Amino acid sequence: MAQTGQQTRPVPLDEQLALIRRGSVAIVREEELAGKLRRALGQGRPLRVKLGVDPSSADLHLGHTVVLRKLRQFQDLGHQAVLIIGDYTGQIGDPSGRDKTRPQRTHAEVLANAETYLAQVGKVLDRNSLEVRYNGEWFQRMTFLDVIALMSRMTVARLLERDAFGTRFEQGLPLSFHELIYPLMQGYDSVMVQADVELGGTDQTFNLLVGRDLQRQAGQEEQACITLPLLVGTDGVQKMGKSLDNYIGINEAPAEMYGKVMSIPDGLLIPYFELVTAVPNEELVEIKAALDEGATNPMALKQRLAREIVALFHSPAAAGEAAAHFARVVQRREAPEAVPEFRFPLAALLPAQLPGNAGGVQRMECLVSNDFISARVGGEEQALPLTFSRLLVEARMAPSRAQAVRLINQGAVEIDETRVAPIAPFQGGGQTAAPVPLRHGSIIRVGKRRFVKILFE
RNA sequence: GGUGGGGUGCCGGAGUGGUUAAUCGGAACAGACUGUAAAUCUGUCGCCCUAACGGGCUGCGUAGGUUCGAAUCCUACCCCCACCA
Repeated sequence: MAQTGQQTRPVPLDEQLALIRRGSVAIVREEELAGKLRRALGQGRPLRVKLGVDPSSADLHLGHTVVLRKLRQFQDLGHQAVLIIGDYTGQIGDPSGRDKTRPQRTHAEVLANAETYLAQVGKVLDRNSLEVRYNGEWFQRMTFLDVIALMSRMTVARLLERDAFGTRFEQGLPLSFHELIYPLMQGYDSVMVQADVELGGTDQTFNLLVGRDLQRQAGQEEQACITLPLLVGTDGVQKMGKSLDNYIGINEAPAEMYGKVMSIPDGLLIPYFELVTAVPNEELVEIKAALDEGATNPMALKQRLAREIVALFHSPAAAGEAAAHFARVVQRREAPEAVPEFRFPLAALLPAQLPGNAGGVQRMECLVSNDFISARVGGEEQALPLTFSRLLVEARMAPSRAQAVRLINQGAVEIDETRVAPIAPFQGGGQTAAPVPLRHGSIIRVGKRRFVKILFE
């Protein structure tokens, strides 16, 4: 993509600032940042840009990538990205934006998470030039006295100014000591890596600012702080998070990812382009204009967005396939190219004494009606000792027979594009729905996107 | 240590002896509609047997008990929370 490494030409100051400003909520303080950048340009010394992460969950989602992408932009501008793995802070759990104490994790858990975390981070960051540090490096060497000294740098009153702490304290909700020290630990990280810039979500503002205080007290130049918005989840309302199930994981399969992007509300289009894709700023302006004028169908733009995102985390080829899959399965409601297969032991279900059905099973035709499956055997219909609903369960199309029956009765089941009628309406007296044929190679569809191909054997 | 409150289905949260498999909201699933897997509307939403009609089982922290009958009453135990020390 853009310029990485030292040998490329330096990017002019205002260009750098424009890129850095993209999507940022606040830059504290912008003049300071400009000064740092100017000096970096003049001296040919890259800035040290810090991002701290607590690998509390193993899977990254798009929300996490917002700040990673910003870090990547700094890398592309030739600066030094420093990723702090909070193996110590991660055990505490960042209390930011939380109304209750987070569960604490063991060191081993955190380290294990860190590993998968780093593997995923590589999808956004340039791993080669990335400096990775564990904050246990300095925290594990501290004595209790050192800890007390660190705590003496902050007053309780200041901590309580902070929303999350203040409200919890006032409402009498539990607030533990170890949570109070969290911002200090994060700030201390900045001192230890001599950060010039620190990135974080808006919920991190306080923690980032603590870093400035501690640096000043340690005689260092204060870091610039850049906050980024919290990405809104697929529900269009709350911030993306795993517990709300409104997230798009970066390890998700291309088709899944594409579909989820397509499901976001139109209003999220621009923020997503801005925050999670690498689409250049100039193009961003064009997209905004197209959307405002109403000239372009938002869906088309969303398709573009979905492709960008899938290409970013998988590959352009995968994005193309995902787009085709979406058009086919979701928009045109056709079966996908690759359908899982289910081997249906028809021969074993037929009466044993039937002659000559050994090789001919695949040419047989079955009929599905009222949950019965019958096979045509020599002009006669032979009911099989297996109901259709049970077949659905065995083919993993439904978790239980009760649910399979419900799906059938809701009209959610089709065999080769023919809907299977609900099971015996009321009294059997009325009109019986026409049986649906089931052949070797038939495709059963359940709901919008579950398919299985039936193979007789 | 003391006092008080509470543990209900995926989540939140009603229900204090009887048509309660358990109000309601959210999530999820399905159908209709649509430019989308959005929005909206409708329906479903424990499991098992039955083609169906119908029937059975499990379920309100755990284990017992009272009762014709309990998520609802009693006993013990486990866990959580608040207040006071």
